Amino acid sequence: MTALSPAHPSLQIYNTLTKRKEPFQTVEPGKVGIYLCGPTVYDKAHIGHMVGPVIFDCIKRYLVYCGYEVTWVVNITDVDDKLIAKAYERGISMLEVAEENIADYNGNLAALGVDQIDHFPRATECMDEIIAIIESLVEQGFAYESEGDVYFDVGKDAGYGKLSNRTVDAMQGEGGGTASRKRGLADFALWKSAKPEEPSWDSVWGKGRPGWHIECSAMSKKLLGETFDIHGGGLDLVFPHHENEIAQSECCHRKPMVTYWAHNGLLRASNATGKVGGRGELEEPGEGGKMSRSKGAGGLADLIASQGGERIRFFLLRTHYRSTVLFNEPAIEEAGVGMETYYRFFKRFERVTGQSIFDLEVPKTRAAGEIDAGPSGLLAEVSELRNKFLAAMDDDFNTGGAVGELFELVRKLNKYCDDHELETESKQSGKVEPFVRGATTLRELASILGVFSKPQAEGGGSSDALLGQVMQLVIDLRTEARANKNFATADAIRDGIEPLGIVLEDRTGGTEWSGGNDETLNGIMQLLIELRQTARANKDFATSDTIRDRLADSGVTLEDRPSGTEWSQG
RNA sequence: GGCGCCGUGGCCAAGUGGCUAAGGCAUCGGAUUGCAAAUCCGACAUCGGCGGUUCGAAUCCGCCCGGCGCCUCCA
Repeated sequence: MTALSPAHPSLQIYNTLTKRKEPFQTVEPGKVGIYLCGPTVYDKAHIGHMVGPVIFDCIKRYLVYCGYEVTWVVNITDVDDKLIAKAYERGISMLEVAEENIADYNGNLAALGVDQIDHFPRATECMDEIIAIIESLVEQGFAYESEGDVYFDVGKDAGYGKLSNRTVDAMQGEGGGTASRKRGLADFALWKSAKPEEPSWDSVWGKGRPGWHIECSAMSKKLLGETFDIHGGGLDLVFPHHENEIAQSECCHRKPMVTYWAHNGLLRASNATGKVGGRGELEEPGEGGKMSRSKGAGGLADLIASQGGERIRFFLLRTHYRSTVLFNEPAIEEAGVGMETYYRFFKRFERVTGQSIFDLEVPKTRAAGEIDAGPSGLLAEVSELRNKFLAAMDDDFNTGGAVGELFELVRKLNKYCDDHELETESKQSGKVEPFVRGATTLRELASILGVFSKPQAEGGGSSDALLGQVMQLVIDLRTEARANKNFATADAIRDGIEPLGIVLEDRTGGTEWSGGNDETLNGIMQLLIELRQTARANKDFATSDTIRDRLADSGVTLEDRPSGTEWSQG
């Protein structure tokens, strides 16, 4: 075994192979190679397929932050029995099935902010490498040809079973139709002979295609070398997929394939419809259980559309990657509620400093982010929270613990803002400076998790220009009412728009509004019409005219008819 | 049957030998606000049960109860 680099001073990684946390050492000093098993693209992805990509996206971000040069590979298995079956079923080519689902997969990754992948190899593009490994295994006596198929001879591999902790005797093997071609039940296919109509590649054993497993041995070797640092995947891949990968690669190369095997826990669907107030067991669960495409799980694209990718990412990151996560939409919404705290703080930051928090220059490395606390009590606390955050990440990438520290950090910053009245005082620069430094650290840590890197996508309401103008009118009317101590009217306005999904917040600099959806505009118009009606009834023609004139400025016409007032645009 | 995981406040979830058991959501008080919203402060668990090891355990060991995963395609 080649000597590994000296261990990182604090980073520990849990290794499925040794079943414990180990100090982090690399094959090459300063460099890290990561291989994550990606999807077999015979169908659309479900949320479970995103756990690996999201956590490894964070892992890469963190390793880079710690100063490593990282290469991250995620493979696409685009040749497989299921793809062939799907293509046949739909009357299209295997390639078309693959392209369609790869596009879906890429769209999902982008929505969840997974943008750190360096290589996306496809099995069909690595056929030469795949065949070369199989040939080598046959040559070395670890594999044998049988009626056009090639099988790995598990009995020849003394180390077989070490990852999944099982013995060859205890294994059932594939059995089934090809059992008669195998020497041992546990032997598995490296190459499968093709039937006339099936997609195939030429080989010394005749036309055929690779078995499942071998493509990963070939692609990881091609892009990361014979021995690399981290190999990831879902816990369900430990056996047989990864066990077989190790067998193939290590027998072929006679050296360790991977230093650390990192497996993420699986997601479980949970229909926690009635979680409020306890036992929501009225509706018999039944659909609770493992996420699986064969059980109809899917619709990730729909979920992203309704929840937003960042919420899903944040939801996944709230827990440790090795634990099982019960997943349901209310839980994602709950995570979303927590995220709002940050976005509200970001707005507050802008009110205080006049600049967007997203424009801050954020430290890119662990060393660069060190805080010189100086005399400020705030920065001493920020520094401590930062250390705790990093300690959590050092401890097998414990993003759940890290998120907790991040919440503490926003609270500290909000409190500092309160205590020093940063929003109202004549901003003494000495007070604002540490605040900005602390906020910079918040963004620095968030960037490790891959969240809060840009302004929140404004939903429906706020992006509508007309609604914005109309809301400003509503706010002005209310402000005037408040100035005149006419609180009844002021409250009527707020109470009137609350059901429309809009919340008003009175601040020192003026009133802000947020929320709204497609239905909101019409509701606001009706409210304005009522306000104008009331004003006219009270002979307050100044107000009623103001309403009509300002609406006219925005291109809205009011027409008073016997049946009531109607509005139209344009 | 074999291998393995889990059980921490109403819900989610960090913590795996020793400061007052993080944090989020929810709830209830308080400060603040004309009223709100937001923000801040405070309240809310002794860690499934029993027994053991230890000066000391949620954290280690044993048994029990209760969930779950893999052993077949699966992130």
